[in-house]
Amino acid sequence: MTQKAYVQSLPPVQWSEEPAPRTPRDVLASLGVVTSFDRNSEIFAEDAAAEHIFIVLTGAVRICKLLGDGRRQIETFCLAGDVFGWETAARHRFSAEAVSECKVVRVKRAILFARASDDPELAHALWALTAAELTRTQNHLLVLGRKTAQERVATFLLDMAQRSTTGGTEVTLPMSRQDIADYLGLTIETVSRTLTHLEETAAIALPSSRRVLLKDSSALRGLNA
Amino acid sequence: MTQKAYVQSLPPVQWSEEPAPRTPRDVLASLGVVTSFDRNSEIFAEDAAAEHIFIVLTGAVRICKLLGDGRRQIETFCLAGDVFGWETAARHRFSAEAVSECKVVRVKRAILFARASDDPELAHALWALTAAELTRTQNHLLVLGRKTAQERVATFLLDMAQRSTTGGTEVTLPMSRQDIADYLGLTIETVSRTLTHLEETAAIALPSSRRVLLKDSSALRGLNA
DNA sequence: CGTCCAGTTGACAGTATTCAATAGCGGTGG
DNA sequence: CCACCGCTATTGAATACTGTCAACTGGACG
Repeated sequence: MTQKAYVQSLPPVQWSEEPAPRTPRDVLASLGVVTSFDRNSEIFAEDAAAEHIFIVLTGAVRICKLLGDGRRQIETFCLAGDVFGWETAARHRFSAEAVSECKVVRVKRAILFARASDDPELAHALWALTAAELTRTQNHLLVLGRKTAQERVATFLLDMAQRSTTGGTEVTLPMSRQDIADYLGLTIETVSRTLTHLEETAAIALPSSRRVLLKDSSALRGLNA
Repeated sequence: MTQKAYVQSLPPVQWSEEPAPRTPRDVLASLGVVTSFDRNSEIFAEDAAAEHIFIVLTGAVRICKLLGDGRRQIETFCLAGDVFGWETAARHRFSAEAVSECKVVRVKRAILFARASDDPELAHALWALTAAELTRTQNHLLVLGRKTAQERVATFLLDMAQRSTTGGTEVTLPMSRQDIADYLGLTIETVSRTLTHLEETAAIALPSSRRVLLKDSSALRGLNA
């Protein structure tokens, strides 16, 4: 939990070479400053005042809730391009921690609100952001409520593969087994065993613990529905 | 699943005698028509075109997702005053069914969008609605991911008690055990056993299967955190 | 080369599910 | 009014899946 964050001025934001597409994310990014976080450092705490919203540039972030006795539920993982910390209320309802070394853009919430009030397009974009998060959360609800361990892991791997920049059949997981377990509502041992089992059935290969090759995507998809 | 819905013209909407509070819900309600649905009838199907949004006037509605093999996850129950069917996308991502006989106000989505585009206040209210739904869903995620059967049922009972119009320690559940099970990610038997156990430990009383008395709220709250 | 930590594997336990039978409740009709 | 029917809920017994506890492995790093 060594929070060693430093701030630097924002270089011209350019994630693509195309002439000014100005997506909502670009707009957000142009309003903030870049901050770096070490692995496992806390970006903000549960119940902390929600003064900023964040966009991931590199690395991964986990969004979590804790129960009194230490049980943890990871609501989602945020990868490059994802927005987090965006709240209606004045306080964060969960904490955010760096899964890996990561760079994020930090934008003052007040500035955003001010702009949104006379920029309907931005306001709509912010609403769309909330709506997208809701959709994702609702899908995850089905996973946690009704899927088996195998199905959860398969769903997770397919999701990560789809989100990965390569988009292919190879995924490099930025997070630990414990993180995956807390995301899927399982234990670290069950995640490990399930991955081993998927490897034995030739659905995946595990060249290393963090690298996953989806050998038989259709088998995984069969576990998804 | 006998869908016997009839439409009637909207009487002046008045849920309170106070002089025009004009909450977002009132605004919505004033734009639509009242429709009634029989118990277990479908209000809209998963993947159906999302042409309307709805506000519950009386009764209860369940919002569900289905898995290929019939497993069901109820995302939420909507009671009087709740809004449902509000989507960004053109299609519903879940189905809605009447838990009990119920009356709802049906509002054309297109009308709402049109109004929202030149009424920033309405736009903000709609965003707040989505945000509130997100908060609720995220809390439920923690329940499904990390809580035991006892804790899930206790959380559910406290939530229903808080939402019930009386607000007291007595709840009349509009939904069946199967509905509760599908909401909490459990089986009907586990729900039943857990309720019996809570009754044995004097945390609740069950005068009838649908009526619950919270005898020892602090015990229930202890199971909540 | 040894330490440390993450991950894997094994044996066992426990919670929740499954399958099955029984009980209770509400409505209908004789 | 009561018997019967259908449906919902409860209870029981056995099973299965996942969790718990513990030992071990393997890779990274100094």
